Amino acid sequence: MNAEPARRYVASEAEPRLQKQWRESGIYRFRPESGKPLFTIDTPPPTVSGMIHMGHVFSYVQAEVIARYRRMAGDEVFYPFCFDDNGLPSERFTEKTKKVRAHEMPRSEFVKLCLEVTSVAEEGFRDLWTRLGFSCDWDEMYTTISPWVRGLSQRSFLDLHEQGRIYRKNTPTLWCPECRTAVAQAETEDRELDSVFHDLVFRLVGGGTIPIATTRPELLPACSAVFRNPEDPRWRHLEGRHAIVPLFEREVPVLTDGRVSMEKGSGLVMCCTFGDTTDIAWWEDFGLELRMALERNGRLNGLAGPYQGLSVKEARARMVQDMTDRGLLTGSKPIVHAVNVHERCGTPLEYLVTPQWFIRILDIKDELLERGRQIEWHPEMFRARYDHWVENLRWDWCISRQRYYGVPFPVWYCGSCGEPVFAAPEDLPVDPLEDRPKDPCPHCGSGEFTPEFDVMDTWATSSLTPLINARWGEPGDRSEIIPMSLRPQAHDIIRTWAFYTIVKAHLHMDRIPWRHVMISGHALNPNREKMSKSKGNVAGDPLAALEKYSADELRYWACSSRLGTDVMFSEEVLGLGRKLVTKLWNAARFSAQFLQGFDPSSPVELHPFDRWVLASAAKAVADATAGMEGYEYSICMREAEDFFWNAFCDNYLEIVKGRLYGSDEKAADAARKALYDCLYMVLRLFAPILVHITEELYQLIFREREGHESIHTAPWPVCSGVDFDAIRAGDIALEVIEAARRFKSERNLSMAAPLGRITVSGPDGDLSVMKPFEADLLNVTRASSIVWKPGSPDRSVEVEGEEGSGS
RNA sequence: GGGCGAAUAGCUCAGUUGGUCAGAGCGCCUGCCUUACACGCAGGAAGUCGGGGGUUCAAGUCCCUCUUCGCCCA
Repeated sequence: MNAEPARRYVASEAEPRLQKQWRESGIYRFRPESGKPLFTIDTPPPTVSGMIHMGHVFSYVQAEVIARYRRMAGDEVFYPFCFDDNGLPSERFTEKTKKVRAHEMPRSEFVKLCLEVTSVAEEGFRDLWTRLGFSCDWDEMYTTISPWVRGLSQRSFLDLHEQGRIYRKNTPTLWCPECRTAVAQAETEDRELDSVFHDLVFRLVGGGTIPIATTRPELLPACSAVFRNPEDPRWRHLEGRHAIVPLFEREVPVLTDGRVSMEKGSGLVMCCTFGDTTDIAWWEDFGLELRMALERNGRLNGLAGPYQGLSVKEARARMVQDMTDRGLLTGSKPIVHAVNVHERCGTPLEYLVTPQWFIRILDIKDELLERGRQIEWHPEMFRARYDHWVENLRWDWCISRQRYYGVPFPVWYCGSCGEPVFAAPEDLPVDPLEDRPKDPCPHCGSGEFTPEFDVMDTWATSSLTPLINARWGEPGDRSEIIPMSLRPQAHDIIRTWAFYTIVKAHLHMDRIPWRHVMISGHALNPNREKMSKSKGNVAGDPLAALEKYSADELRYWACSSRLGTDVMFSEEVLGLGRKLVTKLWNAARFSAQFLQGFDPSSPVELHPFDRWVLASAAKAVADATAGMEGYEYSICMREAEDFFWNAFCDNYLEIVKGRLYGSDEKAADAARKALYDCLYMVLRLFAPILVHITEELYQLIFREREGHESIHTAPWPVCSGVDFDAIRAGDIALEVIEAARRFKSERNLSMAAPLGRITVSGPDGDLSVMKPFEADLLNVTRASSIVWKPGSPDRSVEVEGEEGSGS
């Protein structure tokens, strides 16, 4: 016996209850043996680096909706949810949470602290996802720091080494003095910063002076040459001469190169090792002296003489003062320029020569572009961002970090010959700090080793998520699932996450990692800025929001704009879904009272308005399905909402009240049939988005008759064709209802007020289409009669008030 | 400096291949307690679809250009 819904729906009670049921029944568990087509989702495990915000909810809900749709559409959905909990972001999170500095404590202790902090944070995430009604399979969860994933990541390193793609080189690399580690190009961003363009005076050997403009006077001790453009007529006379670096009294050559801008500054530029990438190129091309004046902590060293030990900022101020005092500074002009900073901390990056591990990728740009073309991007335009990034790559991928909490390199160095020694694949995972190579050094036979202290870049591991999901090289290897079906992610990590993952799948498997990528937009705060933890401008804590708004309401908001677009978030928008949830409850509650004991498979004779509403529902199903197939959840929702609210509630329910409350059981049964089918269809269209209210209503009204354990395992409604004639006929007939409503509204009458005669004029064809609707029309308009007046070229409806009412 | 995107009612957004495309929700106005719902219903006001050119019988919709904003990359 199906129950009748209570008068009110209380989401705060229903949602946790339903979530508990889903967890206990295991309906979202991945069952590859089911024989259904696989739909595999490579969820990017969120970085455990701070509180989750509405931007995450926005993006992850959109993907979750697709998972639910595919499940209902008949696929066996693989939908894990995992955590990326190692690496620099987690370290910084731990440092902040525990108010410690990694380099000021023993490494093992710091790692322990990181494990503790991240595991607590993961519990919080997991709780949040559960409360949002996510249908992931927690049995498939991994964390990137877990031993087996560490082993897999090390296997990736060894495999790339086998392929000759790994090299270690003492070379200029991007360096963050704040985090004291090398970083990759993808982890940098340009920021417009205020700076000052200083005009310095260099003396020339043999007499004379030249002006040099620079924003970085503190790099004077690192100056190794002065450059001019060979085309610049102003400086032809400097041919073969030498300049003297002010404050340091060192001679450097004046050289020529076409890369010198003749418009910027004086047209003369000092080359320091290193101020920028041009300096690096000059240093390499001209074999210049390497003068590393900056230490890893961002302070000047002995090359700076009296300035030794000062930070970049302090040294700059001091040198500018000293130059001024000596009359060697002829001008200072404030400017704003783009500075390459570390995206995690905003610190301007330096270029330091340090030994680092790299994956060689610059030589396979074309192959990577081709891989990008083999993937379907939704929306399509985001492929351009990937292409653009690959085309502009300047550096091989630097994967070593001088940090502590991360996947260690499976590498030692021979104490005798210094050659690196790699772990055996069968021994993974290894920690070179604790473990030792089993065999002596293959190069010299020595048994003395020092471990590699560096750890791998987080992305070196998180770029392996498809391989991790496939348990690549592990027991239960299921590499055949690659390419996976879908990678959902937001557009800010195309250059990092998507890019690196494409690299790894290409190199390890010679495949694309996924067939489809769906790219979400950002939630913007009320100032139209991107929400970002590092910028501290996050609006809306999801847990706090869940105290005030239901999960269905949050999901409604997340699905209300098209895929890939950034939308404004403000608290008001969260309330918009509530009306729909309530309306669903009330409409279903109303319908349910007439569906008690009704057998939907019993034959009925449909009335034309029944055919109209069923055809309209079929059309909504067709359009909604097309939307979902293209990852456009918002189209599905809009179609479902339009049909439900306008056609079904405002019109159909009002139209059939007469039959449902009447005594003609045959006529009522026809309405029941349409009611039942439409409501079941519309609930399923909403089910991927409004996961709780739809389940609650399904269980109350449809479970017993349909037999599926949950609406979320029920089949997606199929549209086998739309009866457009029925829709057109009903739409014309609705004109009579609209005229009656307008008549009453204009006279401030209740919609329940009776009417007199309604006269419908129009072409014969139209009238014969409308006449079969007469009984329902009389019911809903409460008119005393309808007169059909053929012969007019245009349709018109004339409404008269009730007899004797004077209207 | 290059690339991508956005600019549509007071606000937030739909308008995918050019021809009921000038829309929805919120807000506003006027009514209506109609035996599901006042978190509702009916009716209504409101936009020269950023500016300017062009293609076309026909352009928010295609082309050019300009302005503003955002993002990505130099």
